[in-house]
Amino acid sequence: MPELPEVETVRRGLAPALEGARLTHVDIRRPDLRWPFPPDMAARLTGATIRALGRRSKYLLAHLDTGETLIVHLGMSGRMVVDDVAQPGAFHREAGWLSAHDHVVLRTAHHRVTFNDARRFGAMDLWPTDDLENHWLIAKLGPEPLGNGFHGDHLVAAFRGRNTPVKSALLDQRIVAGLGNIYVCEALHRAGIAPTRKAGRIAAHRVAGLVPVIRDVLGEAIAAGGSSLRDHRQADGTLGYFQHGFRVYDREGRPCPTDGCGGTIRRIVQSGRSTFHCPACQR
DNA sequence: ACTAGGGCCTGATTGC
DNA sequence: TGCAATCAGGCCCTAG
Repeated sequence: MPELPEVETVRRGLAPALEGARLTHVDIRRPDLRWPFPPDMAARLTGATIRALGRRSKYLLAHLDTGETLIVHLGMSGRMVVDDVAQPGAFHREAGWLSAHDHVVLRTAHHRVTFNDARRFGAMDLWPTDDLENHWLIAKLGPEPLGNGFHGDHLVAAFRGRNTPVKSALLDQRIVAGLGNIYVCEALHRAGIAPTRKAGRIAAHRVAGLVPVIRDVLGEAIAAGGSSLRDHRQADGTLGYFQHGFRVYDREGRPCPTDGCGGTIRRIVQSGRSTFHCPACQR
């Protein structure tokens, strides 16, 4: 599920179960995901209370009362599933009933939170909370797209001299952190910018114009509970519905929704990944 | 310094 | 129906 709006949706879904809750039991069912888990991860988590659940870009941050923060990345296929222990039948994910891809199980007094990740591109790490900005995965991230550090001057400066397609530049987490393939396609369509255009050769006012567009797309997606491709469910079991708001993503051959455009959505491949765009109104 | 491409994994879908 | 090829929401690392 995981671009920024999906991760934010997961965070909001987990917060009621985890914020203020003590981890009574931690079951780590394999030694690694994309990278090995930190040493003694279960021991360092067990007994800790989660003070707050935060997010940086696509990373979930569980701030513990031990002074450490659990960093979670969902990769491509990672999910967090909440079971309410008080609900009848809630133990269907108990040991012996866990699926092959349920890698980490967190227990609190009232809930069980299971990290499931078939492709195992996800990751977890523990790091001192007061040093998070220096964590190797977080240190080089660009500004939050919904924060004050993301503005026209920043994007113009970041694009200056870059000879890469604007599609690739917006996927570069060092320039702005949190966009993925879907929301980059959607933002470029709304901004009327061709994804193949070189980032450094777009007029400054058009680059600056991307900022409010990106904010709008992400904000709308978060309000819709993110995008649910296939049957991916959010932490609370409900489905996000922003996929119904896609204007170009996965809509090859459909008419362009821009008023009066009349173009047809096309799919191209850039850096090995699908780009959906309208050749008529994106220039 | 910047950029393109490979690789990591499994599962769902498509095509023969 | 079966099997292989293709594709998927991310991101690190390497080679040029």
